[in-house]
Amino acid sequence: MRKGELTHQAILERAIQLASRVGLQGLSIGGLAEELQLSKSGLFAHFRSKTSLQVEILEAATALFTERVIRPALTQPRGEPRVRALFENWLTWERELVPEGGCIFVAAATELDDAPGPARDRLVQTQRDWLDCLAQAARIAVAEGHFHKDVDVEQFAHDENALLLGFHHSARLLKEPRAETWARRAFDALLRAARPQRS
Amino acid sequence: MRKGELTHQAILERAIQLASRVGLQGLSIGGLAEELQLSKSGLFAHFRSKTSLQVEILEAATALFTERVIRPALTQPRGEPRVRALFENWLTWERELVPEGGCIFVAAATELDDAPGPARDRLVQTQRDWLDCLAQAARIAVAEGHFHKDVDVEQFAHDENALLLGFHHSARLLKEPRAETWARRAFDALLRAARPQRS
DNA sequence: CGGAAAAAAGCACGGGCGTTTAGAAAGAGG
DNA sequence: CCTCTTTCTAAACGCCCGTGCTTTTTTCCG
Repeated sequence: MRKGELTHQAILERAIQLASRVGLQGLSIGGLAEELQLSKSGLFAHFRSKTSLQVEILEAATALFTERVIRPALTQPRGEPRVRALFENWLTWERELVPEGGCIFVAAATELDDAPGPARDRLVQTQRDWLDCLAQAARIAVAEGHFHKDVDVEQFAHDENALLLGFHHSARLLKEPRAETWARRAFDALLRAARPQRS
Repeated sequence: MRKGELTHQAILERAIQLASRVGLQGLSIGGLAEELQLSKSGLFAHFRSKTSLQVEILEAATALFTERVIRPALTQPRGEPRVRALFENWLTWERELVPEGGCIFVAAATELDDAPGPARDRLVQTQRDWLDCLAQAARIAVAEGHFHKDVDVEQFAHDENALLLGFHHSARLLKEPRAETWARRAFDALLRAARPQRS
């Protein structure tokens, strides 16, 4: 009754790490079980199939992401500070996961983009929510007068997200030391362009 | 002597398509053989291992990329037109591969970023070359006076590449119809910021 | 056209996969 | 403490994987 839920959670926690390294498809139940010193069938019993394991991994990762990236940003003042905080928190999220495989959503995005099914659906929803979140923060910044009135907030969200993807690419694949600098500079330019007055 | 090289090439051609859908790891020799109506061992004989197949796929894809994206851009006038052409050609490259799995390099990038080995090494080199190519085009634009003198061309290349990744993400995962519009608008903003005179 | 060389096929291997089933160990509640 | 339920294990399944080995078919060239 309680022990079960506990290991269930522990499995997911470890699975997130492993999946961000080897991918949601690359993750094997046997391998995950070994890492946790659990029997393969014992682990499997917690999830009725690999697909639902993948979905649960994405859901657990989404919860973690909300907790670590989005929620802390909401404590920041409305407007540009909050927009900045979202960006910085994501950078931290990615950086902290560097010893592991980096942001699991980025890894899953290219892996699942041609693989229809529940896992893909879940991921799409998460990504849509994230973009909406970024757009909403920008919208508030417009309302607060921090951004120019006719800033296209969806475009802004898209551009910001592209920078995050670019950072992941530079940092993880190319191991480029300047990746973080580049990402931050590009984001500063984005902010500058969005502000009302021409300097 | 000649027939061999011919099928070898045909295999790689098809493998590029398949790999951009299912990934370099996800690609199975049996599956590829079936698509080509070839025996598994017959296909395998062309490559001594799956790893070297993956490397050859990346090399063939790089050659194709150079042919389709880079070379045509070199016929454009030096400076901003060529910079634009590189961006547009990449968009076309990605768009034409949409019925297939989209740009194979983007797919491979997140798949291999935690998988050391020859395939990863080859991909990293290709990506570095691509970024250098973008930076070089920007450098020429600076020399031609199309871009401001103190534009950081490496930063520019990074930003441009991030937009391409963002486009892939929006178009392939989210199936966002506005993806191309967003990418182009963002790139226009990038160009605008790089031009010498303040409007 | 015939024979050497190349290319492709057939077959089998060891192994890991996801999944099922049956049973042992552990936990919880009266 | 005993029993019922939950949690975990052990073993096995059918399948497909990458990879060798052997044989057949095809291609090339004198």
